[in-house]
Amino acid sequence: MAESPSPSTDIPPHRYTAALAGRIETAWQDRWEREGTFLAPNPVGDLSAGFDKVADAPKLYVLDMFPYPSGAGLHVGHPLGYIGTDVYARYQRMTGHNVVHAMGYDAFGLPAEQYAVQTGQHPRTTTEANIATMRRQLRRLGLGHDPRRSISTIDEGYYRWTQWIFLQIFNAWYDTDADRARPIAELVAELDAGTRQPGEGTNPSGRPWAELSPTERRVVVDGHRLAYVQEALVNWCPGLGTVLANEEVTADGRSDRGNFPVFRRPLKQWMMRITAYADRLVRDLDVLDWPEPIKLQQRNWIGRSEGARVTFPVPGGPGIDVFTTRPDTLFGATYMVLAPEHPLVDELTAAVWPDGTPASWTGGHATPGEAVDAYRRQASTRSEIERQVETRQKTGVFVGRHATNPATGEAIPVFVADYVLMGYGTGAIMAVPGQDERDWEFAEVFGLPIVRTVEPPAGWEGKAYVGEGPAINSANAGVSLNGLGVDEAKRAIIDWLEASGVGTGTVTTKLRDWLFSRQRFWGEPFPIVYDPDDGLPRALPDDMLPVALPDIEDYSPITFPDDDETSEPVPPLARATDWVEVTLDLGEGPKVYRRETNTMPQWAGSCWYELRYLDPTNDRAFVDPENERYWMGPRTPGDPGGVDLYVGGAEHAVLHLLYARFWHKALYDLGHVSSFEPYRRLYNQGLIQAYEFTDQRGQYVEARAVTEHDGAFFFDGSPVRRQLGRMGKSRKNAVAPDEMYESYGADTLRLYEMFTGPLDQSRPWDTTAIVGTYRLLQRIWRNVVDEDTGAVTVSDDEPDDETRRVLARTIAAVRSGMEDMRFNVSIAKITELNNHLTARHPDGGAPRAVIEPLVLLLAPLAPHISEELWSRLGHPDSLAGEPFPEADPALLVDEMVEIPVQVNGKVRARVVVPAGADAAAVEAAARGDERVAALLAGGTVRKVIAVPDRLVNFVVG
RNA sequence: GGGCGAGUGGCGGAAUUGGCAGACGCGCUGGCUUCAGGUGCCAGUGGCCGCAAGGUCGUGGGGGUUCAAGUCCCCCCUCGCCCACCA
Repeated sequence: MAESPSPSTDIPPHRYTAALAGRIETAWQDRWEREGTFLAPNPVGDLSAGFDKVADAPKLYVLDMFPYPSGAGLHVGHPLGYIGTDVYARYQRMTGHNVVHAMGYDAFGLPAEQYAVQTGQHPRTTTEANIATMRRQLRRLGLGHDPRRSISTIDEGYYRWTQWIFLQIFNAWYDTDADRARPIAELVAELDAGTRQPGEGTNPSGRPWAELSPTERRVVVDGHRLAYVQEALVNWCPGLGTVLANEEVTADGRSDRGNFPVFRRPLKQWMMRITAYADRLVRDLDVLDWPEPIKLQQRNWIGRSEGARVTFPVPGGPGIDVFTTRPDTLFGATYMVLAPEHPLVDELTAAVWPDGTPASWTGGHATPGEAVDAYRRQASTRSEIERQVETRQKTGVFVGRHATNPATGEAIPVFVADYVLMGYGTGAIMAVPGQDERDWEFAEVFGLPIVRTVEPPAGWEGKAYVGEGPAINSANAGVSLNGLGVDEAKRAIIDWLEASGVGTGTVTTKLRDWLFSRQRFWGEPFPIVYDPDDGLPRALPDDMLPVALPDIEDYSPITFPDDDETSEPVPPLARATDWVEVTLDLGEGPKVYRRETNTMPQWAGSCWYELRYLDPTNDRAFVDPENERYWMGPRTPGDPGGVDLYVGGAEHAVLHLLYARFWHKALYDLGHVSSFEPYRRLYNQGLIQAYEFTDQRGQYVEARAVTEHDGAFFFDGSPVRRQLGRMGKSRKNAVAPDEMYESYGADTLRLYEMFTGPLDQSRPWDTTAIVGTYRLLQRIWRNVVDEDTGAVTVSDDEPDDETRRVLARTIAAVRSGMEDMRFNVSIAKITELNNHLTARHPDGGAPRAVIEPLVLLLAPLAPHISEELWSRLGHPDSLAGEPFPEADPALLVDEMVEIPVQVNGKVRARVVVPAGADAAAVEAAARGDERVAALLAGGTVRKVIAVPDRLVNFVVG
């Protein structure tokens, strides 16, 4: 390799500088690409060339959470996880695995569309330019990916299959008896045969299936689908011009993205029946190798709770269904509360206040109707955050009517109050102030009776008692709970509820169905049209996929006809009128159908990309079953299968990871994949943090222009505040990888990022510290290459005994660091070995038998310099397939060991004894030490603890 | 308010899982190289006492178990993340 003369006269011509690193790195990146070094063969299909050579090797699927191609480009925080997976994948390749590792782009999304609205530039243009930039930045890092497998969610060849999977879900229903999804055709067959009746709430007319018209039957069937259209109260976000999933709305009622206010309004929306999978999504967490905090977050998010559904009859009105996790407290239910949005509120509201209604219950209104209307109006304008402030006093109004407590037979008043949420349970509760803090507060405000049904501990001075205790005041003619513990009481009351037909034991989840449509341009169009006659959705046949996005002029978000926000909103795609109307023959003769004009949310593309990496060019299937089985299939009975290692940030703990699991399970149920979980092992990488500086006004100032004097920080002469936070362009503390390539090279950057801590830990970026790893590479280089002549200086001498032992220990430690992804320890051990060599051979001539393993140990971490040294050492082929060094076990055990000798727990001496010497021998050796002997002479030895190969401790009195 | 996680030199972090605390690196100090700065190289570097040998304290604070605790148990403090009227 030709080297340009050094700009500075005293730098030796063959020193490992950033310039030389840059030349080595790009040369090796080109060569890897040319030689296909990181291509992973599939068992079958387009990418199967060379599979016979790896057929007997164990396989390994390593996956990163793919990035959104932002226009800001990468900063050094982004690639932390990518470097980690690359090191791991390279290591595993060198230990004989057939490793698949690829990188794609999650490329639909709001920023490109917002840019399009402002500039008229097609989102595809900006997105593809961003992808090109990102690809270049990542390639420069030397990631060993299979470039043939790089996909982008905006490619037609990709989203065609996103649409196909949507249709699989659309054409499926959940059979709760079999506990799995099945094709919708099987439901129709069973309904036709009379072996199954329509599910609850799916048959509005209530007439038998055989008597239903084709349209009525279609409505019944649509009501069973896993993807369905529903008029739903949605989170409408004018700032983004779209609706959001519940998960995308923050607790204070703003959009997760952009922090715009969010309002509730009814809209017709696509929903995904993820709730059908709630139990399995919880249960199968048990077999996943995931961080416990993430599992816990998913469990909490799904919020499965066991309890009972109880119907409270209302004389002269409809019964009120409630869900409770504490059916054992039924006898203490002294009033009821409905959420303001509850559909029965109007029907239950009485015409006039009953005699004796306390003034505080009426809200000062003349009739219950007026009071309820006023309260509901007030509740709907109140923002979520106001509704949730805990310190806020409970509010509500009486509806003027009583229900009957089915256990006591007593009449109890019914209220509307916003502390009850429509979205959970049935949207109505039985209030038990004796055992519930919220109910207690409400009861205090409205002067309602409080009956304790669980005996609080003696001396209890609190209010509501939510703990364990024997039941009291809980008996009627049919059942007595008195004296039972909470769990026993729950079982007893559920038996009674079921026997008397008043209620049933049941399970509720916080999880709600997934709102799956967005009123956006830059997303996957739905493969759905609406029938002009019945207005019902029809699936497009597979051969019409992909449904490509139409060309439109104006990308701006949703608009409302006549500027009336209550009218039916018009999403961007609806403006492509030629595209929207389509003449088709779907089996009923040609008709003019209207296309669905919503698009899918950004999550859609990320729900299955791990499957497409496996067969990216397949145009007959989203993935060939044999390729899926090879890379992701279960290995033992009970094994969920899936990706062997999935690395990404913890911020996706619920959204992406829950949706992707749901889709994968649906595909599994329908027989398209052999694994029932997508990600067998999940690993959360830490965050690279950076100091950010703010001036007095709280504005960010350019971090690199801040100076330090005696621990204080200044920008432009004025003091600024320093804080550790996320790295980012907007915080003016971003460091681009390109700067690091320029100053040190990619290998130094990789090594530095891996050295600052274990992969799962967050760590602050410190540009001054990177020289440490730069020097390490220079020192390793110098132990192989003469800086003045460029000649390789290694000798063929046998390494001395100690060096061989150091090497063996290094290999063992590096391997264990690699396995546990604690690369920082591996690097420290490599440094020690290199320091040892430098000390032994200060003028070159280190033994080849140590240098070569050292280069291989370094290879996964700093692959370019390792390849270069390997090649200069005389090896024509890439070391990527070279076996990773193995430690000679004989050299790991020392013949002699030095062990500390303690007197009363304090180390006073060290003795050298043969390894494995027994307790008596070690003790004798310790006593033989002069210092120890002197210390023991003064007292009585009461006890001796001698642990072979570890230590001796004399307890002296 | 609830849940989870973490506190080790000036800094990032090691510590074979109860057995020599501070590996490795940054920074700092001194030296060599250099006209000089920088780069590079060598040495030192937890605090305190001591010229030294050595002593002594020391893993957020307090208590406990143990021959032995960064590691295990109890209480407290601080920070980070997640959830937040979920019946």
